[in-house]
Amino acid sequence: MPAANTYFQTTPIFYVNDVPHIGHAYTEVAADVLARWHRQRGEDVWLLTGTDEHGQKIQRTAAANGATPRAWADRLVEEAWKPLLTTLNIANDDFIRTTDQRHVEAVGKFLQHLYDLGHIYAGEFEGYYCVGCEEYKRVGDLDSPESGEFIGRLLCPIHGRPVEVLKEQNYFFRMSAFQQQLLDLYESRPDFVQPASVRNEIVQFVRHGLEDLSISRSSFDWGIRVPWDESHVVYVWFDALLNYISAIGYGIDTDEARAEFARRWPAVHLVGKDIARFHAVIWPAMLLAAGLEVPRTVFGHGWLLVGGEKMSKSKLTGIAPSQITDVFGSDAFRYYFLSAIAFGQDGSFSWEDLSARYQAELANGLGNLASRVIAMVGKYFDGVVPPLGEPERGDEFILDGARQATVDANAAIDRFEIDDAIDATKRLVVALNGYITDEAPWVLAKDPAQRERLGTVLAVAVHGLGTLAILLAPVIPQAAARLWTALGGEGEVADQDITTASTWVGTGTTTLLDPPLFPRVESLEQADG
RNA sequence: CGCGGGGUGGAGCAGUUCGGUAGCUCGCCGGGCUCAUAACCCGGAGGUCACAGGUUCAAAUCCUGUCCCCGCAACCA
Repeated sequence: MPAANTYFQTTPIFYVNDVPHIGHAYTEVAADVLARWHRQRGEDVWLLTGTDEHGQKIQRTAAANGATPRAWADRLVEEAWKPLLTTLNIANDDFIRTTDQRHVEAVGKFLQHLYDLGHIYAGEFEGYYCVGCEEYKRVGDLDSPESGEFIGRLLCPIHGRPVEVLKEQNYFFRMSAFQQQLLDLYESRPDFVQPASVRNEIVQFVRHGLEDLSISRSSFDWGIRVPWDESHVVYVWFDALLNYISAIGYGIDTDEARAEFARRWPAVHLVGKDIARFHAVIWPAMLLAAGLEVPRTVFGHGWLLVGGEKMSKSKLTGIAPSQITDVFGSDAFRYYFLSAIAFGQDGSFSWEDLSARYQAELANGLGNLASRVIAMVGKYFDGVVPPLGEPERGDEFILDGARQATVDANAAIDRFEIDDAIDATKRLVVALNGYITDEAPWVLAKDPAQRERLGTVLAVAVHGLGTLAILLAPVIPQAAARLWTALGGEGEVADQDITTASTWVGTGTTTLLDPPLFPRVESLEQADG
């Protein structure tokens, strides 16, 4: 199987202890749209997502809930994370858990490999340890009181007690050795880290110097064992990053697994910009050390802001995706977040904005356009899409517009500008609504002599809608499928080549859209907003 | 001088790479249409593009400085 024409898209794996919010959903939806888009180009696509389940926090919450870590993680995966994918209509090809046997084995092999190559050494880790929390604290998380009993000392913010300086024997990865190779990588492949704002930050960070990375812990045991020292478990990030290769056969000693790995790797990683560093610095360093190819691209998207601030657990500004999908549906969720926010930049979420865009762009724009066109084909031609006659100037404008939308949208996807791709379809919707008003088919219908002209106008309109259905199928899969069927399209819209969306010609029979594609949402239930 | 992002009509945002009519969605005002989801189309009001200098025939866009907001700083998408 040639490596060409394959596309391996990943999402970060969810930390099971988190509560799903619209930030997780945003990443997931964006990755799904990219994957679906490439599938519609006929590429050999693989979309991977999953869960990150190791670490001290999970061990602790499991204990607090009277469960083993594994049972606790199982429950969260089934009750929180897999349902999220259903809520959002994600078409992932695989779901990896860091507790999967395939992952545990792959991590062990990878680590042993680096150890054998001399990239790992035993060293001493020194940090601030809170006895109450039973964990190391970062300096930035500690309080330094300016008065009182502990003046001048560092306190644990939870327990209000001084932390102790502890040393622990750890294993370290010689990440510092890869500093220059990484800088060369960023230099030679400007698109390796995107967008440019994230790339700048990464490059600056690496230029300031890389330290070796502590990759094992011995103070708790919920994790993957270090192969040559059973008293240590692997640092969770080191463990988690490896999901991207453990899921596609790394470390399995069979011809099939090797072929699978060669077929999929390298991946396009989509991550939130906060964890771009792990993916654009640590991860490629790990791969370089192991002699594997670095990722194709690491794209760090922006944050969703609520009320002008970054969502955060502590401020309780997290919004459950289902609060939105329950009212507007998964298609609207996908469309809203990907069209309203410049992909890569931060963007504000508000119920008002969501509602306004849903109403304007989906209900009044695309949805109403579909209804009026299909209603007229039904009314004037008994639902049989009429043939396209000799196009006039106004018709050409629309036909050109459909071609342009197809070209623009595909080009935008190649630049990871999903919002721009959707904009291209919005322009076509606007053009089509204007076209119908200008041509006034309801006037033509009153004059038998204009019968052919009427047919051409509706054929052009149907053609434009078909183009839209194909182009929007990755974004709004359910609505696009309904529209496709209603237009009399053959087969599945998801199987239509998206690079030639504007070449489709409707020759089938239309059926009325009932209920409408995007019904108006009259009362806005804001839950607890 | 730790690093990075941002300040554009009432709201939310594009545009800044390669200077040249300030664009989009919503909201507001007026008109048109009646195929359609009280939807659609056209027109209009509203902006010293944070501030101050500079370069230029021309600056939201380039340069210098200032103010303000936000994120990151090695386990929150």
